[in-house]
Amino acid sequence: MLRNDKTHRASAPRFQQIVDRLRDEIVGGRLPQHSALPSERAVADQHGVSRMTARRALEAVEAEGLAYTAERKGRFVSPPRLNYPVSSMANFLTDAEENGVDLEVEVIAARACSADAAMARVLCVAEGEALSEVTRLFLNGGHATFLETEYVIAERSDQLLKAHDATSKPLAEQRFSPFGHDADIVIRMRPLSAAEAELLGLSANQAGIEAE
Amino acid sequence: MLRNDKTHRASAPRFQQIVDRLRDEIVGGRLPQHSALPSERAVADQHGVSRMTARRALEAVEAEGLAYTAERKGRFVSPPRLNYPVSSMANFLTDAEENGVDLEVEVIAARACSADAAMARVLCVAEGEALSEVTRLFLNGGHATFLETEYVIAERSDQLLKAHDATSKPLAEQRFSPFGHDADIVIRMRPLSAAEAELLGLSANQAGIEAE
DNA sequence: AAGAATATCTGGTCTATACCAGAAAAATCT
DNA sequence: AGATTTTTCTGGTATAGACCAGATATTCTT
Repeated sequence: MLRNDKTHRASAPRFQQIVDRLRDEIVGGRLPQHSALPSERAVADQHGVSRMTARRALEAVEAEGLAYTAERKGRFVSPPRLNYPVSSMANFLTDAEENGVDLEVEVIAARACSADAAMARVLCVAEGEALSEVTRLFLNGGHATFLETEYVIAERSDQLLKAHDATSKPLAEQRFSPFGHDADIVIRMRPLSAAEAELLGLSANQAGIEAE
Repeated sequence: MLRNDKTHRASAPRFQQIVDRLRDEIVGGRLPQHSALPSERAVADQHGVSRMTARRALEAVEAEGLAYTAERKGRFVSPPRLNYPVSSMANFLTDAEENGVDLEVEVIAARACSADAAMARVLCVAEGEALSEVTRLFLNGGHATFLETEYVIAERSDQLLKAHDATSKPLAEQRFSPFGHDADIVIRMRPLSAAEAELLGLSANQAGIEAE
C-alpha cells in the first residue's frame, strides 16, 4: 500500500480529484448552503485515501471559497456568490456637481503602489508603473454615501493635483475624525497569479500590500 | 517519540514557533530579499520536527506574504512591502471639473455586495447593508488616468443616479472596448476576519466575490 | 573545453497512525 | 422531565517514513 499508482503518471494529484467531486456536489446544488460537508475521516474512507489527503482536499475546497470550517464542528457549504448586475451607474461626481447635489469628498488613505498585470492592461501602462492608491469617503448632505479606492497613474496625477492640493488635506482630516477610524483603513487585496507571484517575489493568492 | 509533549498544554503549536523564528529572521533583515529560506528538510532537522511540520511552518510564512515558493527550487524571501506616503490628494473630479480639465468617466464593472465590518464602520451603516460596487475608468484627454472602485450605499445611490442614468451607459460600453478588456475586470478581495467568515459562511482570508 | 550522464538537491504528494481538545449527542442518573 | 456524565463525533497538530519529477550541481566522458 506504500506504492503509488504508477499506471498514469503526470495525472492530477489524488486530492485534486476529490476536490473536483466536492466542488461538483456544491455547485451542482446537491449540497444546500450551510449544510455539512463530509468530515475529513468520511472523505478519507469514501475515497480510500488517508485522512491527511482528505483534509487537503477539503482545505482546497475551502480555499476556493466554496466551504468554510467551524472548528471541531465540521465544514459547511458557503452561501452562493452574489450576482453582479451590470449597473448603469457612471460619473457620479460630475453629474452630482452639475445638478448641484451636496457632495463632499474626504481622503481616508493613500499609498503608492505599482501596476499589476491586470491594471496595467486596463490602464494601458507597463506592468510595474507607479500608481497611487487613494481611498476616499464621499458625503452626501453630511451622510457618508460611498467609499472609493482609486488607482492613479502617478505620473499623470500630478497635473490633476496641482490645481487644488493645498486646501483639501487639513479639511479632510477634520471631517473624518468623527468616524473614529484612525486605525482602520480599508484593506484591499488582489490575488496574484502564479506568474505575477514569481515576478514580484510573492506567493500566489497573496495580496500586495496592507494599509494600517 | 510518538508521545507529544504534555508538560505545557494549550501552548502554541510547534509549527507556529518555527513560523515566529522565520518571521524574525526575515523582518529582522538577517535574510535579504530573494535569498533562499532553509528547505523543508533543513527546517525539519534544525528544529527537530518532521518534514510535514516544517512544511506547514514555511507555508504559514508564505501565507503571511513574507516568502514565496519556486517549485522544486526553494522558498525565498519576498521583497519588503511598499510604504504608503499619505498623499494630499483629494476630490480629483470636483476640482478637475471646476478647472475645466478634460475628464471622462467609464463604468467598467458593477456588482451588488454587502457591507463588511470595516466598511460598515467607515460608512456608518449596519453590517450587511446593501452596497453597490462600481469600477470605473477615468480618462484625461483621452488617456486612461485612473481606475477606481467605489462602494455605494445602494439605498442612497438611487437619488444620485436618477439625474443622469440614461446617457452614460452606452457611451461607456463603446469607450471601453478599445482596451480589449471584456474578460478582465479588476478583481478585488478583502481578507475576512475569522468572525466575519463565520458570520458569512466563508472561510477566513477568503474574498467575498470575484467578477469575471 | 564542451557535452553527456549521474547524483543530489528541491518542493509536491501520499500513507498510516497517534494524541489533543472542543462540540455534540447519547446514555445515565437523579 | 431534567440535569449530569459518558461516549462519539469533529477538526488541529504531529510523526516518520515513502516516491515523484523538476532543477541543479557534479562528474565523467569525448
